[in-house]
Amino acid sequence: MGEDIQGEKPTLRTLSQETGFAVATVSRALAGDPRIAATTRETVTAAANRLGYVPDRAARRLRTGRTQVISLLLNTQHEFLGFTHEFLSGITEVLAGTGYSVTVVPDSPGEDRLAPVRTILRNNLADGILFTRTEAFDPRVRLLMEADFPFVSHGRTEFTTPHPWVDYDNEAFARQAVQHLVAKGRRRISLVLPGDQFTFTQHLRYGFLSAVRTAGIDHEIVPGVTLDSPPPAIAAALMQRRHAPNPPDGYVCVGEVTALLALAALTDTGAVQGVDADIVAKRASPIFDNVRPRIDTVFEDLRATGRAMAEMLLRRMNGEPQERLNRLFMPETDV
Amino acid sequence: MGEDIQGEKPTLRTLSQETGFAVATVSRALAGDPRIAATTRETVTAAANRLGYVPDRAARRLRTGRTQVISLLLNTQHEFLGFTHEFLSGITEVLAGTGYSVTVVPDSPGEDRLAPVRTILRNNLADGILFTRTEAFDPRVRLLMEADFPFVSHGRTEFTTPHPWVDYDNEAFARQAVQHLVAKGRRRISLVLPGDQFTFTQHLRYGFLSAVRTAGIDHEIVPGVTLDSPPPAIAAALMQRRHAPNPPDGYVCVGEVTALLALAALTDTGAVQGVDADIVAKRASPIFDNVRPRIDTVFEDLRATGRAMAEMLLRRMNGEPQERLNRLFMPETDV
DNA sequence: TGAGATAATTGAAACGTTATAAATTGGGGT
DNA sequence: ACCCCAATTTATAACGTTTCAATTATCTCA
Repeated sequence: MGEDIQGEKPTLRTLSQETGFAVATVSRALAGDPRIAATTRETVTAAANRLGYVPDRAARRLRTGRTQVISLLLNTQHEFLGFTHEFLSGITEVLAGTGYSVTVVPDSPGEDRLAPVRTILRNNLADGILFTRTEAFDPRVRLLMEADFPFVSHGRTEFTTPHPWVDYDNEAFARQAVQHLVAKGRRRISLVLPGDQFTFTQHLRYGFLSAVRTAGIDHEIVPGVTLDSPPPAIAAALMQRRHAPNPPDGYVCVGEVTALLALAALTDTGAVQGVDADIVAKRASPIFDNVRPRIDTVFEDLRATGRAMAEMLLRRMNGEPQERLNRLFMPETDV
Repeated sequence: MGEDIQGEKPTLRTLSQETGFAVATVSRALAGDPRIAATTRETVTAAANRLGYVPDRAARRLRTGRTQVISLLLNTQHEFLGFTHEFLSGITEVLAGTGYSVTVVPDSPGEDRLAPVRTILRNNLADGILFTRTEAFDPRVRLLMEADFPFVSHGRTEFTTPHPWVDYDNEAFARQAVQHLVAKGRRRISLVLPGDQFTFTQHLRYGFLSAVRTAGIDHEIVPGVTLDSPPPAIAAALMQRRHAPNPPDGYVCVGEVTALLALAALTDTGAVQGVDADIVAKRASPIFDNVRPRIDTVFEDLRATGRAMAEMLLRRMNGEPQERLNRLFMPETDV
């Protein structure tokens, strides 16, 4: 089925026959090679447009070794609602029209995080890699740096060798969140942290601790659970603390799920947010606009993060010096 | 940098030199061609494993025309929190290990929905296509059927020619949701519908209307807004109805955002969910477990949907007859 | 014993592109 | 008229795979 009206799919040979120039000349003309005469280039590009020529990716890839593909290692766990959606939208937004396509590779939390990277390197499946949930001495970063393979990490590392990264200032977020609660008169602030292996956990911890110490107030980092724990486990831990003597009157929540859990814990113990306690949450989606009672939020723009990472990867693949390829997003307070 | 310990990347020629068989024989042996002697096949596969041979995708693609790529047209709008994440996880789960990779192509709601499909067809960018938010006479379905190109739609169409689809029984969902509210004694039920162009909107409408008529109760389909309207607009429409005489005492919510909006509308007008009115919502993520007051929910398993679509696409590409490639997920009531 | 069939293997071509090296053209300067 | 050089263009090979058609080795049967 499907008779082509135009006939066969045009190739360089088609254009060669059409214009009378050799295949090599046509290729050069389209590539913008300066050794080709301007008139020739015009003739060739005109013919290419007329016939709707588009270079064959497989052939180009075979010849040059460049895949025109960017791989995104996507974690199956995320504390933000809509993380994947926002992040991915930002990336595809930038990459649309560049000729690069985005492939998604699952990055399972418990499994070997190196395996997908190794596969990509060994089988030459991409020209660049993006990934999230970076660890302090992330083995993926080490491997990719050794291989001199282009990548951008979402999150910083503690390696001394510089590499491209995009991050959010979680230290500033934690500090501001505490200060906001202190300004509301709160004196005992609770925090659930992500797993210790992630770099941003240290940033959160440091910002949180230094802010509570400066303010001279009490704090607690909820023990036994992380942001990646099953929500019921987090809920149980929060409830336990609410029933203990001296329950917290302020909550700093790094994810939306935790914020809802904290809110539920308050409600379930007869406390009222805004009266008996306050919550400050980092949000990535507008969902909290619809939650009652309202929660104070700090916005993290994950779409912009995705855009920044994609742009940075393009620049890295273009050979820009790595030292300058960093971007730290500052928290934007809504309230 | 990066000195290969193993030396060069192994190709068919490497295996040929290693085993003494010709390149053609090696290729056939690995492909399982029955004309190749069993002993030869063993020798060759052993060498392939030893050297870690993996076929070059570009070369294979150039030769066979098959891309080993599946394109996912991903809409930038979705009423479910975590839709993208769940759906994509299901797809990659099935495709992992099959040799297919998934590329994500943005499918902008306002724009020409055919453009990305045309690009994929013309430039031979994929072997199969998955997409969502199917319309009654979806132009993408028409084009792909004409081109005899493998695809699976999320949602049915009204074309007479059969094609592969995976869908959720939204008619049953709407009916059950109404019945649940009626059983709680509710007599005036409200519903916000998606845009009229989508097939599943008709299913929702039909299930909703037939259930309210059977029960002999009042209903209203909120006018002037759809599920894709900006949340503030939906909120305003809901509030307007709450202030009017005879406000609804039951809400059927197709998405999580709408459910939160309805809950907020109740709260903001001093009504209490569970007392003055009830909400039944379709959910795709466990978020509602954390919302107070609790909302009755019906689960739609989007991860399973993604899995089903990927599996079905593989079968379609394997040449199975299209008539049998359908799957309708039934609602699972939680409460 | 040899012809004819069958089984197993192989050389060579092709997919569409880019890069290397060589060839052609048109002037300028002598 | 000649040579040389720059400006263009071109033939050719290669990337790694699959497949057609042809070749060689092995077997069966008269």
